[in-house]
Amino acid sequence: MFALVDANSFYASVEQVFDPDAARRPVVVLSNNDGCVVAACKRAKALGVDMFKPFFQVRQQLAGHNVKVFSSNYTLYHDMSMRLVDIYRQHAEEVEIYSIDECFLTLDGLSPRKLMHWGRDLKATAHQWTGIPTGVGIAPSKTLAKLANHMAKRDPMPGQPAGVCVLASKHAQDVALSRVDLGDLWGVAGGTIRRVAKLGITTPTQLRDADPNRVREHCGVVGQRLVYELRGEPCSDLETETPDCKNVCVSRSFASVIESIGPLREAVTTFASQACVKLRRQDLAAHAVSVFVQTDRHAPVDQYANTGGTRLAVGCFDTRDIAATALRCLEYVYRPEHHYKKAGVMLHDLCKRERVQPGLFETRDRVASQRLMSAMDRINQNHGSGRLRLASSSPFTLKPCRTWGRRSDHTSPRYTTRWGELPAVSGLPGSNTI
DNA sequence: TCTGGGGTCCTAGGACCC
DNA sequence: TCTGGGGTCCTAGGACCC
Repeated sequence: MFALVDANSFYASVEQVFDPDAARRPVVVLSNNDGCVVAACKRAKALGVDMFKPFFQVRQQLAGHNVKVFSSNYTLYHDMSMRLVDIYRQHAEEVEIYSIDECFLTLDGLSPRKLMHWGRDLKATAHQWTGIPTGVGIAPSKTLAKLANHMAKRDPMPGQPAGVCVLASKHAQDVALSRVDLGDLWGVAGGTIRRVAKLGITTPTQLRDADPNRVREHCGVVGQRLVYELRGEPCSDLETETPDCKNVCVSRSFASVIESIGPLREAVTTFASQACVKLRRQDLAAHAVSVFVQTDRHAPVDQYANTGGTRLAVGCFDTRDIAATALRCLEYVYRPEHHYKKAGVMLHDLCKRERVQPGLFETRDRVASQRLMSAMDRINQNHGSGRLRLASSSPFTLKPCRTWGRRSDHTSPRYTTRWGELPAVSGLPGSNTI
C-alpha cells in the first residue's frame, strides 16, 4: 500500500504557525520577486483568490478582504518540511520525499480499518508536532494514492472523515474515480486529455478500463502505466534515495529591466555562486556551464532570448572557475541593444566529486580549492548567505542586488533557523515575554 | 510599475558502431 | 526481384510536476 501525505496550502500554513495575526486572517504567499500568488490558505481561496495570478492584479482584491500577504521564505519552509519528514519516518518504513510538501510512504499488512486508523494518527501527530494541517491518501498505487489524497482534501468519501481517505477496495476506487475529471489525475494534463479523447475516453473510469496497449499507441508508455496504476497495479516504486541532481539551475526575474552589462555580470556571478553552493551541498562537480538571458516577454519590445554554454576542461566545483566561465557565456549571448528582465545560470553533466577525471593540464590545486570552498560555505552558512562572495558579484558596494535584486517586501522571519529571528512568545501564565 | 522557479521523464530521429 | 541486424549515444522538444 502507498500513502501520499501532503501539507495543506503548505507555505501559507507555515506562516500561520508562527504568526498569530496571520492565523486569524486569510493568508497568501507570493512567488520570487513577489510576482504571483503561489499559495493561499483555505479562507483566502474561499475569497476567490486565484493561484498563479500576478500579484499586482489581485492586490486591491486582497486588501479589500484584509488578506495578509507574505513573500516566499524558503529557508523557513524547507526547515518545516524536514520536520514533517521526520514525523513520517517514524510512522512508515519507507519515505520518498516527492516535493517540499508531499511524501509517499509505504505500509503493508494493515486491514482497511487499520489503514484509516493509521492515517488519522499520522495526521494528528503531524498537526500536534508542527502545527501544519495535512491530508492523507492511501491506496494500492501511487496514482491512486494521489487520487485518495485529492478526495481527502476536496471531497471526503462517504463514511470517511475529511483529511484521510483510503481507497483500498475496488468499490471505493470506483466511487472516487467517478467523482473526478481526467485532468484531476496525477500526470494527466491537456495533451493527454486530447489524445485519449481520440479513443473515446473522456472519464477516469473509462481510462482505467481501456485497453492498455491501445492507450500506449496514443500516449506512449506513460499512458500505459497510468492505466495499470489506476487499476491498482503499481508501476513505480518508492524512491527513498534522493537521486543526485542531473542539472542545477539558478535563475531570476529582475525587479526592473537591466539596461547594461555591468549589473548583468553581477547577477550572473551571484547566480553562478548560488548554483555552486547547491552543487557542493551534494558533493557534485559540473562539466558544463550555460547562461541564458531574456527580455521582458510581457513588454511590447523586440524580444530576445538566448542561451550560451561551454564545457569545462575538468569537472569543477570551484565558484571562481564556474563564475568566470559563466561570465564568458554571458559575453557570448549579451546584445547591448536589448534590455533584460531575466537571466539564469545552469550547471550540467554533473557527477560525484570523487569520480571527476583529473585533467592533464589542471592549473587549480584541487585540495586547496576544496578547502577554500568549504570554508566559504561554512562562513555563509553561519553568517548568512552572500556574506562572503566574489568581488565581481558586487564590486562597488557592500549592499548587493541594488539594481537587479529580487523584490521581497513581505518576508517573515526565519523563525526556526536563525537565533536572531526566533519568535517571541508572550502571555503565558506566570511568565514574561521569552 | 508589476506577470515565478526548478525540475524530471519520454520520444523520435540522426549519427555512428560492429 | 532481392539492399542485415542489432546496438549505443546524443539532442531537441514535448509533456508534466510542484
